[in-house]
Amino acid sequence: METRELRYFVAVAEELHFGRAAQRLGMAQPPLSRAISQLERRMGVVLLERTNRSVTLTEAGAVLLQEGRTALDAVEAAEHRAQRAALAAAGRASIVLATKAGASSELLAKLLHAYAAEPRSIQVDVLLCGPGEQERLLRNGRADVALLHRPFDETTGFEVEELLTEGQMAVLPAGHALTVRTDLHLSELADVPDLPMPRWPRPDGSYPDGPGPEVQSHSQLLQLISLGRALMVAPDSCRSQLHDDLVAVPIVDAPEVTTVIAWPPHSRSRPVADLIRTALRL
Amino acid sequence: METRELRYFVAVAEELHFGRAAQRLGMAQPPLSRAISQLERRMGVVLLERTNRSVTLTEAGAVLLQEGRTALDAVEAAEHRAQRAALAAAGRASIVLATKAGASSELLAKLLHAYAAEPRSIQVDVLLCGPGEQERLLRNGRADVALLHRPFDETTGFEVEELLTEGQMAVLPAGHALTVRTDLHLSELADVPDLPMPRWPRPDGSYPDGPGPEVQSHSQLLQLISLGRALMVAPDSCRSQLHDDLVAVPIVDAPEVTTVIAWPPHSRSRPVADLIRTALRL
DNA sequence: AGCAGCGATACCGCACGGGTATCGACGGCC
DNA sequence: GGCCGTCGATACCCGTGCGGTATCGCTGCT
Repeated sequence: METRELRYFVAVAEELHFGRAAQRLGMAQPPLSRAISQLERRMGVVLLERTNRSVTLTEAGAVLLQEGRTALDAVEAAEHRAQRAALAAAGRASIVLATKAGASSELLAKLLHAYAAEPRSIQVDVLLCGPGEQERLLRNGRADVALLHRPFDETTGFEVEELLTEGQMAVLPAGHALTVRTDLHLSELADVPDLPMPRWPRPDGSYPDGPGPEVQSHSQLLQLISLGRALMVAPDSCRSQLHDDLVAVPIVDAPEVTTVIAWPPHSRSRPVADLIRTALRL
Repeated sequence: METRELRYFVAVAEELHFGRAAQRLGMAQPPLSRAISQLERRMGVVLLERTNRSVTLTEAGAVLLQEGRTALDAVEAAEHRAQRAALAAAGRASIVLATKAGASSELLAKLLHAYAAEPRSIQVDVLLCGPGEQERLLRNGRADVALLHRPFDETTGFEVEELLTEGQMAVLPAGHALTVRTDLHLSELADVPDLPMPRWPRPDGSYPDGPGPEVQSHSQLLQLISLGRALMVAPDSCRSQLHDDLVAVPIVDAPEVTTVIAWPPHSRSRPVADLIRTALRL
């Protein structure tokens, strides 16, 4: 199977609409239709069920969508990593580190500082990601290493080392009734009438239903909290970077969050290994 | 990048010879040369250093070879798994389990037996592999689940659960001087003059240098041992399947071997989950 | 010097990918 | 209920690009 065919299929499977998929791919609809039926014929498998009004995935199609995405990521990763290896061989080596925007900033600062002091250290580019974005960057080769947060992020398929485990706190607007408390339970936060939990976009860009405001970034959310429109649950270490118009209260029964450093399996680059070793010594 | 280009590159990178690579790919040499230079031009990276007498990999080429192999495996896996999902949807579901030929046979028998007794169990096809072959089968989708043996097999990139940890024994021909011993040290086995360690083929089919006989299969090796031409180091559980012309002596300082059950990340198939659960209950 | 081995280049033909035009089927609507 | 709009499939055409053969150019060996 060619990656072109796979890209076409993934587009159609995601859009469930040949016209829109063709548009997204920058091509006309008929060749796309033909390419998909060719793919089905060659594989000997029906991937899409087309009634004249709608397109749905078969079982096999759902599997190919999932596996195909990771396969495309792997191809992309091969390409990127080879190009970056060429740069490195030309003396312009660098490490790309992906981390969730606004999380673990203290740990990250310490890590970058400690690594910079290492004898053989090289430039580290930090990529600030939205939630769930880091795994993708790691899988498609745009990042060499990432800070992930269990249990929120998926770590399967990567090598990981644990760096830090901490509890979680509720971040509230200063002056709110709950801020007088010394600790809280999760159940008390489930539906605080005036402070709903924010809604983050799903990978496809749509938002889940709910009462909370839609947010795209951390700074946006912090602003909403200080306006008294939302609350947030975040790891203890977030406390150090809060403005004084925000108050953090420990949550006694929240699941612990473990910050891990993750990298793609079989990554044999010397600088990445140095960085990981430095992180473990913190 | 198209998988066709990647397949071409991997062939050349493995052969380090355009003519042989072209032959292996079933095509003529000139189009292959052209395809590779096109790939290099499009990537903006030199992958191969050609002096007129030899072809060598650049740094970037080495990275692309490694990453490209796993990318090709991922594409192949997507294809296979989709086809198998179609079969499953048609009621002909099955699980392919890969295991090292001659290893863990007792555990495997128990597992198959226990799983067959499960209420929702389906057919399990067992694939007996040469050393190091299972990881490949798991990565390219020809197997759904595998029994691997740490620290010999590479488990990174898979999800794993530990099943059994055991010591190792030396397997010797009956009547050999060492068989009178109740235990042995690894150092004593390093160079027993008349019983060298066998040499297994590398993934590319060639053999490492050394005094031992070249072997391709477990039964071949067992035969060589009973002929007094080799010895073998194997997990304790191998004892149950030895003929009486072979004797196993415990090695006190050999690293422990852990048999794990491994499966590809994000595998969401019900039957595989059942099988794993059964294995953990043994 | 001559030859053999090997990768690169030149040139050619055809298959296939992509485009436009159009069809056919189904749903919605006044 | 007839008409239209939507959407995927089909028919047909064209150009690109892939693969083939022939040949060159370089280099190391004898």
